[in-house]
Amino acid sequence: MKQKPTLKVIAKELDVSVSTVSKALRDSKEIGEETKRKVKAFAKLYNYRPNNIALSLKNKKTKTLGVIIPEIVHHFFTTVISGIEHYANDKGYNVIVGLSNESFKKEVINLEMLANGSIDGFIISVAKETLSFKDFHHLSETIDQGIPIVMFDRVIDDIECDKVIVDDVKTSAKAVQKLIDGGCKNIGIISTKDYVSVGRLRTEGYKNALNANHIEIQKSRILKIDDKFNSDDNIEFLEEQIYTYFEENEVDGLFAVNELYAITAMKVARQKGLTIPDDLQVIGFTDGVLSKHAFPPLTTISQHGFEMGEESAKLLIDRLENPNEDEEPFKTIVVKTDIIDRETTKLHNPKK
Amino acid sequence: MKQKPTLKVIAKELDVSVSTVSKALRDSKEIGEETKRKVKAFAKLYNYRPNNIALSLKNKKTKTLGVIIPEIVHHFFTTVISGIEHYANDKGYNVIVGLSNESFKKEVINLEMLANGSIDGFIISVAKETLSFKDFHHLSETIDQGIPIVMFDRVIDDIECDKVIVDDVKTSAKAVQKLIDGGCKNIGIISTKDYVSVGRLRTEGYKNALNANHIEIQKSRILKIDDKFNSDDNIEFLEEQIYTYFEENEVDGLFAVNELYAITAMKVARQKGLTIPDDLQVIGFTDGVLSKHAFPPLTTISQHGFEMGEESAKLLIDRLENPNEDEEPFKTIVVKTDIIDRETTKLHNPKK
DNA sequence: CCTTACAGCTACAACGTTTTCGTGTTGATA
DNA sequence: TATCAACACGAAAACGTTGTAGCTGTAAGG
Repeated sequence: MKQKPTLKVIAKELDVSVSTVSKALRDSKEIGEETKRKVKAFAKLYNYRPNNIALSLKNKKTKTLGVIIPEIVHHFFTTVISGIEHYANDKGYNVIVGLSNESFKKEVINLEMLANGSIDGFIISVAKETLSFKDFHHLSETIDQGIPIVMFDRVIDDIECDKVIVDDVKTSAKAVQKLIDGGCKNIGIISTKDYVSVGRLRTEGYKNALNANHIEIQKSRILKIDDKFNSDDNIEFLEEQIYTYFEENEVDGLFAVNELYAITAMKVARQKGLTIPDDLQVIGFTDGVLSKHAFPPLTTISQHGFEMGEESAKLLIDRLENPNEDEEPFKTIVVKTDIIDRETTKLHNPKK
Repeated sequence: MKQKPTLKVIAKELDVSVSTVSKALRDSKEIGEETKRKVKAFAKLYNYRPNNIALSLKNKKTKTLGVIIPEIVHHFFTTVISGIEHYANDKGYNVIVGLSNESFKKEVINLEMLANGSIDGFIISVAKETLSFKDFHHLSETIDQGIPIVMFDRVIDDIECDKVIVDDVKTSAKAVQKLIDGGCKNIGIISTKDYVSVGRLRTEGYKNALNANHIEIQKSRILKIDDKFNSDDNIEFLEEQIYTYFEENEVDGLFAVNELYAITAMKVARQKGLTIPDDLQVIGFTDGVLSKHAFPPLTTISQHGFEMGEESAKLLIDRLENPNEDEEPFKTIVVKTDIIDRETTKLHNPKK
């Protein structure tokens, strides 16, 4: 086992000073050609690499981004991480991942654990519990300490920072319009409770579309699922709620704010003898593996998670590397969405 | 914006020495009660937290684990990460994620990027390209430098380190046996090329089961998909291969080495007019979202990714925190598997 | 022969901690 | 009164870097 050599051991071995070694390796003109050659050869031979931690301490920069998300077993979030990783790695940054599991407490702990010098900035999508508690002190304190935050998808209006979102209202309206255009007369929505910003906004878009088409909004057709935590664990609970929803509502079009709701609704609908898309047309939000491989393949809205990740990382790194960061106004980037036509809707859009 | 205070500023503010502050905060009995109280109060007020980087440099420990996986947009890997995170966080460790995208080069870069002091040890599942190139110098060099590695799922026999796997051979045999017990006469397998260890082993299990039941092995029934890279991008390619496979083979039972292959095969089968499980029974490997929400829900083998993650993290952290780490022999933990009975097989196992 | 210039190198401080080893004061004891 | 332990604190080194300032020797210029 050969330990990583430090400047010191190279210096001792070559009988020069530490500074000389450091400078030689950085090709400083203060050092003679001959010495440089010797040092470089030695460094290569022993595979010298500067110690990152020491550099971080000296430069007060870790070149590491902290990403905190509700759960990682979730296609949308992983595509976002992919995007973040892609851009960050390109710029020489590492990515450290923290999971909140939708828990406020874990989110706070994660933030504090990383805010002590481990990272240069955060990219975060807020936990549902945090949203429902409306307690954002950990976020504002972090920003106060000079650590920039970028929020994506689930954002908080009251916190001033860079944000990357999709236009949930417009996009949802577009989806519902598609159902209307496809001949649906009775359109329902399966959403989340209002404290989840994206759920609220998507419901708003749903209402807007109905209004625009002079269709009366029926409250009972708006189902707001209350899953504070990991939704994958309470499939039965979800199914039950959707089942009673179908009992109480006769809909021929359904807009779901995520693919799990959509898929589950399709499953329940099938159990009730409905065929898709003939009896019921469905559109989901967020394109993931489920949508693509569902039966029938689900028409969904693609949020372009990869791009959202890239944009988030770009925003953060730009701010980190911009010397006059404080003056720079906060930006909110709205990533475009697309409807991906598959087989749960009748009207197929000709344009890709 | 109030900057994080350091020991130095606290010391200056309170007119004591840095050492006194440090000791007071760690409740050393060298310091008088009165002083301790003052220091602690001040530290609390200004929300002092020791700088992680400085600690890392001093202790030569970062309390951070590097996890390198082929892709993150993959249910199995994310469950593993969840498991790693869970155990690691519990022990006060952070997790830094690197993606190889199945590329040898990116794997090497990631490893080197993190091996310079950023992390204490690695947990890795090797890229397909690395497996096919059979070039493992980056791994052995890392171990040589005293940085421990734990491999999971896709492991390399030639490299000596801790490993976490499932018994692919036995598990696969069990799955195939289930098909046989369910009345299948002509059983096929969709696997990967042999350089992917898990593909090879699962194929072996398939053969073993047939042998044990005195069923002749027909080479044409063994389909080895050659997807060196991200398989989600070449669904069409996959479908084509499976389509021709079905043209050439009439099977009533199918074992797929991952859920994507299984789902895709079901899709193709459906197109060919087969009904599942009546005409064709299917079992997949690796339980993910796809299996659970497929139509019909797919009978699969659960690899217990979360547990694999936990075991990997445990193995790594144990080694890191064990002072006489060098002597400790390398372990290979075999995580148990379960067949999850769903609706693509006929014979349902009574025991959960 | 004395400056001056420059090349080529070294010393030192700093980043924020912890820890070891002082050091001075106090009060008790011989 | 001299000695000593206990107490409360401070100085300094160390982790691995880098950058600035300083040092040394040689050669050129006056």
